[in-house]
Amino acid sequence: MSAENENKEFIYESFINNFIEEDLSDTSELVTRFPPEPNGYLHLGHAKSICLNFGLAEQYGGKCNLRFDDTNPAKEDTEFVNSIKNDIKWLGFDWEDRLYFASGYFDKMYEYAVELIKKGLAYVCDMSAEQVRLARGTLTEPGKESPYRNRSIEENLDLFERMKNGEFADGEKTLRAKIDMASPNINMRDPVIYRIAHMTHHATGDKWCIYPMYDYAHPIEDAIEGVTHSICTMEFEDHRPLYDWVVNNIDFKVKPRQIEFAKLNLEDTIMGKRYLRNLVETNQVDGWDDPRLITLSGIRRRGYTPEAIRSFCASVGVAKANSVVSLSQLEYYAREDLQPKTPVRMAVLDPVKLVITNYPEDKTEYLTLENHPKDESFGTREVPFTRELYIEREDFLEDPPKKFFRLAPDKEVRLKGAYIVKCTGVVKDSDGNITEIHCTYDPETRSGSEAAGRKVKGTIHWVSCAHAKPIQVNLYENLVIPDEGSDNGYSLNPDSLKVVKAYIEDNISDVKPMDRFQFMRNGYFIADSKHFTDEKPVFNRIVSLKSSFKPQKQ
RNA sequence: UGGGCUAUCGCCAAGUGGUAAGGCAACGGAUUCUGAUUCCGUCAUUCGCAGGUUCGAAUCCUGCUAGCCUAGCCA
Repeated sequence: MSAENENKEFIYESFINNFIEEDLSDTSELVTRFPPEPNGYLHLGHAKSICLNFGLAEQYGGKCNLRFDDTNPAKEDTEFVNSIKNDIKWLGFDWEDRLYFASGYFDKMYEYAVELIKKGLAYVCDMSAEQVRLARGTLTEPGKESPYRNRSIEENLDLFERMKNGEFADGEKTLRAKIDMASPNINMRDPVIYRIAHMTHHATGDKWCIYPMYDYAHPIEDAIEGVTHSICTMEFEDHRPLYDWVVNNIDFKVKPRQIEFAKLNLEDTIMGKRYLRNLVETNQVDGWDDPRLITLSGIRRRGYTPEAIRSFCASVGVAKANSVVSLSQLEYYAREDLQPKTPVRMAVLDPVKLVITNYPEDKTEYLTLENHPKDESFGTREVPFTRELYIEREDFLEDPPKKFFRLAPDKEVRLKGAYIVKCTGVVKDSDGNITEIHCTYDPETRSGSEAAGRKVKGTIHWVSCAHAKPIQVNLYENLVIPDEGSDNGYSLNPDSLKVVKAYIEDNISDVKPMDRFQFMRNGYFIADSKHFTDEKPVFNRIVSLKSSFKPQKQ
């Protein structure tokens, strides 16, 4: 039922390739890394970075490490390292035996800090966080030097060791790099490189009560692992001088190079971790894997394939300019991947009854339908056809516009895989709503028969009332909609989830959660991984079919 | 206001002095028992603006303008 998964090659071509090619000699190999902090779930933006880092490594015959950047015990948890590993595997990447943790280097980092102190390049500072902030200066004014800046090396060594030994309370002291309080780059104004935090770390437990800061830890992590190109997002560009300072002042033989690229932004989508967390914690969505979320777990539950995500990430390219990619680009790659490998079923999402008045009441015909319009290997199935069917409400119009290829009074339409029918009338309730559409069928026009040659402009899908199975279908719209009045420019879309009671042809007995189908003319759907059961089948719409049908406003 | 970065079609994005790739979207048209798919075709005399250098500039120079990042003991 699934098509073969040929491994598509995605080629990354950007300014980063130029750096790599000018840096790499014939003997050295490319080493990149994906370095998430285990403090939340991965989202589409991370997928771009994962694809880039692993993709480049593949492309140049190098390696990409998975490294958890767990230097802040206040925010991190093992739950997240597991979900992150799972998401990366799902995307189809393999870090093999190269799974690392920043916390695995804490001993080394401590030694290097001692080395910096001995070189006179770091000092223990007693100022409070507030005092440091005030002394840092502003964007336009230089900072003031700490009164503790010129402590002796011996005193610094002693104090730093006592920091490690837990003799001081949180916030009482920090270790700072001695660089330049007057630097126009604020990151260079004696940045804190170690802070005290009496806290249990998810990996090292209570071994440490001092923890290195990102700017100090990250270059060391890269250097220890032999990373040659440390690819991160644009907001770290200002940190690069500090990154280089650390690498250059500790004697590493290979010096990694930091390269920055622009984050992914998606139209009408909020990527921020804090925002996502808030939606989950206030129960505005169905967990971190709500199909409307752009977390990788949400995207997976929504039914997007990893191949589609990879194609999409490759297609958006890598550059330094801020940009916002349109949703249609994501949807295109979803359909492109789904189309050749998804079997077709008929399901009616908004049913109205169609009665074929000249068809025998007690007759059931089993018609043979192909499971895929392009690929015979998907085989065929038998679909029951009877006198009373459900069709899509929007496939009938009493007063159709000029180019309406569907059903209307006295008009003909083909029932997919069955007969051509002609509308002879409608039945309405007391409120004027259509409750039944009456038709006659032409027995000569059965699909596949020699006399079926007659052509009619429209073909619609249907389901036999007596055989159809009720299913729940979840239809999605954007989670947020633009809202000038709100602080982030968006507000929650009240219509982002539409739950529909639909009918599907009787061919789903062996469907399992995560099975994907095209529901003819309605889009691609997936059996929900969380709520689908045989008794209560639930399907999520992954993406609708593209449509060039323009309903005319008359 | 200091520093850093960015600016090429509606949206992404190539382009590295030799006369504007590609994808998405859109629009034509062919095929189609899914208004899907597939298939052909159209879509930047112009590269944020203004000057300059050059036989020649999106690419070099000068000056503007706009947007983003940056003052965590977060990453």
